[in-house]
Amino acid sequence: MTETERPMRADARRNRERIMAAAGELFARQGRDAQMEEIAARAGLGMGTLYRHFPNKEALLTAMVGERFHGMADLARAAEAVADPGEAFEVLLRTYLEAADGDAAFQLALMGKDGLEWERVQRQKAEFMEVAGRIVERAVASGRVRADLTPADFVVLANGVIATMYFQPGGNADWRRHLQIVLDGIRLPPSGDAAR
Amino acid sequence: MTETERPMRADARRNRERIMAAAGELFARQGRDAQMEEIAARAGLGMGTLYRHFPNKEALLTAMVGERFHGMADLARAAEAVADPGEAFEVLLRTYLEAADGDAAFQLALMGKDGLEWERVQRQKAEFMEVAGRIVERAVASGRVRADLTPADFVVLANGVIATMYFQPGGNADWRRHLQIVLDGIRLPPSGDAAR
DNA sequence: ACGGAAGCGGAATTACGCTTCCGTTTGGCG
DNA sequence: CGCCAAACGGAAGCGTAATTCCGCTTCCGT
Repeated sequence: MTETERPMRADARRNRERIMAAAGELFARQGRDAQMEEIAARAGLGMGTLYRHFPNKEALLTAMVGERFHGMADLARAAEAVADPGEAFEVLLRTYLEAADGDAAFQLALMGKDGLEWERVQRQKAEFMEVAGRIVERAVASGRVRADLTPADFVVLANGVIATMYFQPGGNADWRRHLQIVLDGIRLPPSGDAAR
Repeated sequence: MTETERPMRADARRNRERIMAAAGELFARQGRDAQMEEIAARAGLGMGTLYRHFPNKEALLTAMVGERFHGMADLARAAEAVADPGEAFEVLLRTYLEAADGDAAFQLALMGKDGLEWERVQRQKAEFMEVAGRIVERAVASGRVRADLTPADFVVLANGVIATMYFQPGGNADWRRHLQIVLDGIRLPPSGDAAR
């Protein structure tokens, strides 16, 4: 009654996918500066078609980012399955960064700043945070990371590394080095002794 | 002979300063999105005047950022004067961040990404790095920070904190917390014992 | 004072992307 | 098959912000 759920013509569905693929590539490479016309071209479609599927650039970008966030939540759940708390934390962080690597638009979305409506995206971000929060807290409780680390800190520190990715494109040597140092600063040796 | 060095009329000099002041404020608040028209208006001048002093937006932005970098180099030299190596390092880092706080355009320039010509700016950045490099190396030699820390790491980590400033505007609580954690991860207790 | 070069103001011009419109084509149900 | 709503293509329309142009005004040396 409220949802008219019209099945969508076969070619339309195919084209929608082509658009997502093209947009994924271009937004990844050029961030939100990617141009609608280029996206349509790369998808092998006309502007009209592009706009039939997404009312405007914002909607397309949101759809892309939303998809990425969704994938991220899955990855977080996978990390949660790791038995060792310290290990799980590390996997979460590495996973988070690896997922962002090479995708400028996603990096920007993770770091914030765009903050337009994003309603849908925000919801998916929250979904991720819920899982991530549990992992962080478990790690803290296990004493393998500094006792005062919060889920919010996780995001802040990870986004710092993402900033390195974003602003120092090219080889991933820079951000991996950054990650290494941050990790060294966060972890505690199995024994137990805060640096202070 | 090569430099015609015409003294510049009094009102022109005054106006140039007004432009710099206006641009400083607006670029600080809105980054490179600040509009030329608004800058001219805030300076109480017409567009023509603005463009007489700077051939284009890029040039104006470059001039602003160059000025900031210059100030930064001075601050680095001041930090170098601090006797204790560990202390000097910390002062350098805090100074770097404090200087960036609240200036979006400068933050972006520090983090990179704009990388257009910037020739002049690059030169000033190098000037800063020379001093900063000495401070970092002295701190490492004194054993107060992790032994493998390089000047490049300093910039990467500091820019990570700047990213927090940039992407989480508003209160400076976020970036100070970020700084705290990074500092804890970098410093070594007076005794001496690397964390892995 | 005066002349004219230097400087000023701001409307008009450009450039560039997003978005809209509408005539044409196509999938798929009866 | 034949119909027609759904889908497509892409040129034209718009909005925005940088940049140019040029007639008018103001310093400043003589």
